[in-house]
Amino acid sequence: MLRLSKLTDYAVVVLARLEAEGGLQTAPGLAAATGIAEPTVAKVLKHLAHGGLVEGVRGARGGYRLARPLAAMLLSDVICAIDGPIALTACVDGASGCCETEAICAVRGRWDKVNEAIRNALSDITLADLAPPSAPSCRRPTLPAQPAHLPAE
Amino acid sequence: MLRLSKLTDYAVVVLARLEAEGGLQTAPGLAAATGIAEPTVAKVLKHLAHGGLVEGVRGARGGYRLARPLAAMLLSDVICAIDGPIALTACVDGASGCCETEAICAVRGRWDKVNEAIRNALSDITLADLAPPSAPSCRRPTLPAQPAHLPAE
DNA sequence: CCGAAAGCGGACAAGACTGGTCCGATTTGA
DNA sequence: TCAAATCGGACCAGTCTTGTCCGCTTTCGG
Repeated sequence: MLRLSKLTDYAVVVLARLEAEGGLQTAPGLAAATGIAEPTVAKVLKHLAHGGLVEGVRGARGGYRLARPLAAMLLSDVICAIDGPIALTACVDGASGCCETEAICAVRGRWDKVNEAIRNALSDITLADLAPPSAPSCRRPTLPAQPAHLPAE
Repeated sequence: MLRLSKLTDYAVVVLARLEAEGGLQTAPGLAAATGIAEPTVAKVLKHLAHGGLVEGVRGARGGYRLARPLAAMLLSDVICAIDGPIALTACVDGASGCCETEAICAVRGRWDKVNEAIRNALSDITLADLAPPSAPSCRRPTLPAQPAHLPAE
């Protein structure tokens, strides 16, 4: 239940990797580092860039960079960037005409409270809560020295 | 995102109807009252009975009855009964072997906190919060007098 | 000035999953 | 004994997500 799309899961992993390195990283490089297929990583990055969570640098020496530190990214931001707005049911915000039983439906508009509760719970968690201690062996964020494409160090 | 299954939505509607009447009601009767197809209602009722939220009375004069008042039913109970346990990702509770990148994955086990937050938010809402004022014109729960199969009263 | 590298954007096919339906078996009241 | 209704399962169709690929644009290096 409450199926979070796998893309969102990937997004968190990629963002964590992005923060662990701290510099500009290419999609293929991130794919190798995370073990996710390259096209999929590219797709995730595209969505994240659209949502303003990462910045894409085009051109030969391009790549992706975090737009904000993970501590300033809410989990709900990531979810919205990947999966769209947070809503458990189609009947949100009093949208009419979506279900044919709306004249009978006894719970019309009541889900809003649930959505708000979920959204609130998700906004209480930053990506920093999901990533930090698992970063490989205390990497210095200010030192983008080692490429470190292989995570098994 | 956070797609709640439509079956769960139906379950809430059916449960609200069940409480509005207060007595023993048949699946076809509930279907007519809610506007949901009968087989679907039957399926929802089956799941709810499995979850212990409603009691099924077999036999000729059978039907379904609420096991508890809606105020004592948590939304998470309904979701668990219909959609299974609440978990946003497959990687919950430290299950290993589910994803091939678990050796690399930097966020292993971190989703548990998110799941708990969601579960907590959902456990704060009872079905009584989703249903009550929309019940058709102040029906007395102690009076199962009128069959009232048609909701357009 | 030109070629290579990398992001950007969309489209597209395959697979998984949910939604919805149906059938037989069982139980119970009339 | 018959009818009504639940129970339990299997089944099929539709939809959605997932994952991939292609061509275009942009920019750096030679």
